[in-house]
Amino acid sequence: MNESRKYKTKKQVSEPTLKRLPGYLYFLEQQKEEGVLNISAPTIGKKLSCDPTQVVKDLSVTGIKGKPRVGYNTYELIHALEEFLGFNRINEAFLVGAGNLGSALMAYQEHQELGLKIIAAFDTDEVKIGKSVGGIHILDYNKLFTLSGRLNVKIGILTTPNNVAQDVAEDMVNCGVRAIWNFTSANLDLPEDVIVQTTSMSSYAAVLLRRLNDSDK
Amino acid sequence: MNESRKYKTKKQVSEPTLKRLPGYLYFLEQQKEEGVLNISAPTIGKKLSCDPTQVVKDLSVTGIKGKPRVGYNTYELIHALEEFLGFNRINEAFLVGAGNLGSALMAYQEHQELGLKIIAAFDTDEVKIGKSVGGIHILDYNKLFTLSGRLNVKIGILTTPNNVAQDVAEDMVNCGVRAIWNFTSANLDLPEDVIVQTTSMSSYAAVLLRRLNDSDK
DNA sequence: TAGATTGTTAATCGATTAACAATC
DNA sequence: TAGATTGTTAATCGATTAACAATC
Repeated sequence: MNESRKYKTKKQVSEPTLKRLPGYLYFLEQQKEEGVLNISAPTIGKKLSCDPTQVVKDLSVTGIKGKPRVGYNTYELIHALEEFLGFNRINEAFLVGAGNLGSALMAYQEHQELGLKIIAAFDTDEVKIGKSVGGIHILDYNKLFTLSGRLNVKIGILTTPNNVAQDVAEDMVNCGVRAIWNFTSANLDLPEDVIVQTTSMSSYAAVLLRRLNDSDK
Repeated sequence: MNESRKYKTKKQVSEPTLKRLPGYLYFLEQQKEEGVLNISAPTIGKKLSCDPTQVVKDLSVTGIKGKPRVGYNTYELIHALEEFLGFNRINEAFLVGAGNLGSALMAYQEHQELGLKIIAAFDTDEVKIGKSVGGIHILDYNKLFTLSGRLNVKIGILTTPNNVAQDVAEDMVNCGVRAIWNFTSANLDLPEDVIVQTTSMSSYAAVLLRRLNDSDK
């Protein structure tokens, strides 16, 4: 068994845990600003309204050890979370579909805190091509292929209309993209090894509306 | 026990199920377009890559009965899903924070398919006040209070900077908002009965980056 | 009729929560 | 020392998956 195989067997972190980690990170950064040097799981749990045991378990994925009666070192924990999540690295991404949502993501400065950096955007609309949003140039979609040969971009952000999503996703994969952040409603049919992370606004709307209607009756 | 109490005990639908329902709805609408009159759970499951048994169970929440060997009536199922999700009603919403993400949501026509209609947006930035995005007027934040008295809006969309999110959320609640769709990273501390649905971009980025890094090794 | 699919009930799986010993 | 908190192991809870009878 070679080195690369060994790493593959490292502890898999569950998706619910993974989704909670950025919340901890944000809160810890606030606390650091306020000069808090040590912080306990119960304190975090109270603020983010989740179980202290769960906080302990979640934070254990970083490998940071806390001290009983004291808690965790704030700075150490922040650093370890950023490292674990990859937020301190710069992960370059292409964006295709510079419409409303696409432009918002481009302008959304917070993305740089995520270690996710959109280095180029593509569109087929001639009105948009040549313009810039949030400092990112919008290029002719045809240039995706020539550009991806030179750059080694692994992440694609898909904010096109639904009806072209499948085709664009396939193009992305052919250009070397290994993970797609999908904001469309399309059900992408791609090779097994391509990572697809779908963020469906309608799923959230569904949960919100249903809860609201439930509480009415 | 009065009528309103009785309804509260109706079958609670789990959040994972709820989140899958809009995906079924989108696929079914595509199928209807193509003239498909009946559709089976295995067919749906294959396309959306999930277990047929799960599809059956999920769809059962609508109350629609399928026929063995035939499947479900496409039209009936679409109608029942829309009804169940509340997507065929118009649920009015306020939006506060007409920045990048806020503007994207305003322009995002798809929202009308969600039965979620933004009827007014608010901001404190004088440059934005008076302008329109996606046909929605951006009003002075101070007008939130006077306007909410006349309108009976239950849903608030929160797309402000993190540092004012708590204050704005409290204002929304004081204006009669019962459910908040929170796009900020802030940990909102609100009365128990207020429904908060947080959509955290960083949670998705975390899952995406982690999966990508896992697959590298 | 034969066989695919529904719909329900049971088994499995995984995440959350509880319990508790270790320790600072 | 006393007691709060960590960190681990066990119990619970809920969702997914499997099994299977009913049925069109």
